[in-house]
Amino acid sequence: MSGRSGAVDKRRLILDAAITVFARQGFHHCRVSDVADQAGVAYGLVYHYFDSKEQMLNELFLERWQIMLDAIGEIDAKTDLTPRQKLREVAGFIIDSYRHEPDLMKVIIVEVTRAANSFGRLHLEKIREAYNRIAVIVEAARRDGTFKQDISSEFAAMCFYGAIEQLLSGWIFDLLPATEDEFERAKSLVVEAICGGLEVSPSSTPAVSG
Amino acid sequence: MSGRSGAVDKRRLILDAAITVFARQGFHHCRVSDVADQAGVAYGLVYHYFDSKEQMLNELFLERWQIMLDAIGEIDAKTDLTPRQKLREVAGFIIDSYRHEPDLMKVIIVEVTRAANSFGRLHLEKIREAYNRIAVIVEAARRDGTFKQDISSEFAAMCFYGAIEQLLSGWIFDLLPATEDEFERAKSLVVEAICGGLEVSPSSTPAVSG
Amino acid sequence: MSGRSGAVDKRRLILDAAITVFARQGFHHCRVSDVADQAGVAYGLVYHYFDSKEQMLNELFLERWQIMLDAIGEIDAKTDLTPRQKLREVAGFIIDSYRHEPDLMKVIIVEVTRAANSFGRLHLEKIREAYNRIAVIVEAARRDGTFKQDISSEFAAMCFYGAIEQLLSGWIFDLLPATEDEFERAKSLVVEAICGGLEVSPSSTPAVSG
Amino acid sequence: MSGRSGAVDKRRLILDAAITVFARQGFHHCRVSDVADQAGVAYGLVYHYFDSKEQMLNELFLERWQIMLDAIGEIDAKTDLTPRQKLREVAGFIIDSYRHEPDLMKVIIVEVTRAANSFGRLHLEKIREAYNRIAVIVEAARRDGTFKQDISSEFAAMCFYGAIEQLLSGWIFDLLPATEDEFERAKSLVVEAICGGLEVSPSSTPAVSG
DNA sequence: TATGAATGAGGCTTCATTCAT
DNA sequence: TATGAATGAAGCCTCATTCAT
Repeated sequence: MSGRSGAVDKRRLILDAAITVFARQGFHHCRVSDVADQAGVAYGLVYHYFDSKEQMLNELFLERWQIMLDAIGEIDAKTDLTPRQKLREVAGFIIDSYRHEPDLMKVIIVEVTRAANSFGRLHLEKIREAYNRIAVIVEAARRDGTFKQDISSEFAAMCFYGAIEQLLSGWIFDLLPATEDEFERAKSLVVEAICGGLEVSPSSTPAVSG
Repeated sequence: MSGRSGAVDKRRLILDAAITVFARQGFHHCRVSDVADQAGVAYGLVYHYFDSKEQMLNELFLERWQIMLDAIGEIDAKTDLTPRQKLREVAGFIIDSYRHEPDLMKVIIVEVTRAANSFGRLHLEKIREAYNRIAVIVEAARRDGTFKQDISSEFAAMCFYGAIEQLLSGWIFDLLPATEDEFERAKSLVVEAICGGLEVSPSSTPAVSG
Repeated sequence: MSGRSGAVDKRRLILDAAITVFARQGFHHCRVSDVADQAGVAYGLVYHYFDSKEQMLNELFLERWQIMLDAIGEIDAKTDLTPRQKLREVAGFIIDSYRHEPDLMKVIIVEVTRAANSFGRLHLEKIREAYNRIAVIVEAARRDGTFKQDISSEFAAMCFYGAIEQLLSGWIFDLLPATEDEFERAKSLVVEAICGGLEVSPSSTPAVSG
Repeated sequence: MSGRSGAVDKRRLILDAAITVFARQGFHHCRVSDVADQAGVAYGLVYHYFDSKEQMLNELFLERWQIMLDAIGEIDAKTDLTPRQKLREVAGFIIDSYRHEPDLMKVIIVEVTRAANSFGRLHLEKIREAYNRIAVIVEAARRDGTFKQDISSEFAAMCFYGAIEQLLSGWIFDLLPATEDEFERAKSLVVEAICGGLEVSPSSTPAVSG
């Protein structure tokens, strides 16, 4: 349809502008004209490509979320990885997503994933699917005896995903230092925290003085 | 003047109605008249007691959040508890808050804590304080050698709180079974998951046949 | 009804508060509660004494305006005065009214006399009566040959009153210096200007070296 | 884009409708929808062109007032005219303004020039400038000995302008006959009254038998 | 495709007035 | 008289969406 030669893909242009504006002002606090202005196109053109303001957000979410679902699926398919390694890759994927497209991830988290009464409700099934895929990984670990039995895989998946999303929130709101180095360390640390636990293991670690 | 015997405290009545309506329709999708209707009072009375729709939400949040901050502080002050026991009480307090006032907690989480661009931004400092108080508990554990050194207390606090909030989200959105029994079990399990880790400890647990 | 001994006349208190508030904020930009606050009485008491916000203004205007009408009538009745002397006394009366009760006069001028579409329309007849009484004085002067024939008394009255009201406006808005001395001088000068004219009379004044 | 042939300039259309409505109902007693209805456009279009109801009034005032300021400046620049002739032209200009656009002039006088607490305050400087320009003309007359020394030019300007505005008020409120003939005669008469004075000059007019 | 003028329902807020005590 | 809580109509302004060009 476009993307050809020098011609800019206006549709993509508008979508990217929406990411910027939604991230900066919030979905409810921006106007469609803000998006058009940011994209440098006329007001009405937004409605030529999209049915509504909401559709833009839906599209942004679905596009990105599917990529994540696919990624988790692919990670889980890697038979040579242990469950913990798989979770490490999942965490790595999500954190990298934020590293590369912080605005988009902010929009998805703030306006969809954590917005119970509007878009969250609408995309609940898609969101649930992500938790399920993580739960599948955990469930395998429970079956092979690596993970505890008394913590259900659904429960564990929620804790794992919740921890990661909270880290992203921390970076978004400047509650945690957001440097490349921190992002990188976080990938392993979050897995270490959730899988290994915050506590020093009785045996593995002899004893730590102060 | 209020709260006494038969006399109804209209201000409280309106605030409670706001909880119900905000939880059901979402802050942005409800009208002030919905709150008035729910409270059974005239439209204008809402503005007799509150400056704006936003002020109601602010008040609901601040009132409740402070209670939580105080609770965490009191829990931390109990010198006879281990860090893990303290975290267990914190988790218990938050989960009980949801059990007793699910609508209010839903509003706080969905409309404030997780709403980056509107009220989240406004109350960032108050929110941060909660994370800090949890971090203080973790830090003590790191100092006494119970908790791992390589995971900073701030990072750990975010994981811990994120996991809990995600559980609440799961209950709110029916992604997790929300029964009294589940609530009760969750209190210990979330601590078990985050502190002890999802993995079976090398020594403590001999071997589990999947 | 009141005004007795130490007991304050609440009705008068409210009316005086209305003068202050109307003058400061303008009739349309103040609330009934502002008047009550200024008077130091409860909200509802205003409605105990007055039917409406408008009634207060009406009463303030009518009370004062009638005093002026009476004054002009009395001045005109002084048979020993020349028309010019009568106009001098009229100007003196109006200017003194402003000197003694600037707020009240401001309210009357700004909110009634010059407010065509609200109270001005309502009290048009009363306002007209003032112009008429001045016109009566002028008419006598025209009859005795003192004043010009080609300028009708109605026309002349409007010029005369307009000039005075404009001076008051000037003082109200700080466009003219508002000192006791200026007020005093203005009384004669405005009559000198309107009756004698701004121009130097051909004969009376020999010649002035610019 | 506007003003051309058949194409109607909606912005102008709305502004003209505002003149009609403001003049008829008064600024405070009309709704924005009244303006839209009068213009025959949709409600929202008013806000497409103007930021607020007030902005319309401001624009109407500023546009017209500047024309008057320019006109007075041009009149004063005519070196071949005597001060009295200049004032005659100023009076003529203002009265003609009312003749040609009575509604607009009514709005300007009633809602701005004479509205101390709202728009009058806002445009005080612009209003003052008009008085100043008239004062400049008077001052020249005082310097060349034509006008009296004891009446300051600022004072004289206020009397002159006040008289004219009062005449306009008289026509607006039907206190004075408003015919073409009267308008025409008023131009000279108001100057005759203020400059020449209402009184018959001692010498110039021998004696008039009442 | 592209523009931006035009539409109009929706909703917050104000505030004069009433009323129960 | 005195209080101030309670009422609810009114109106400004916003902004998503449509439409003519």
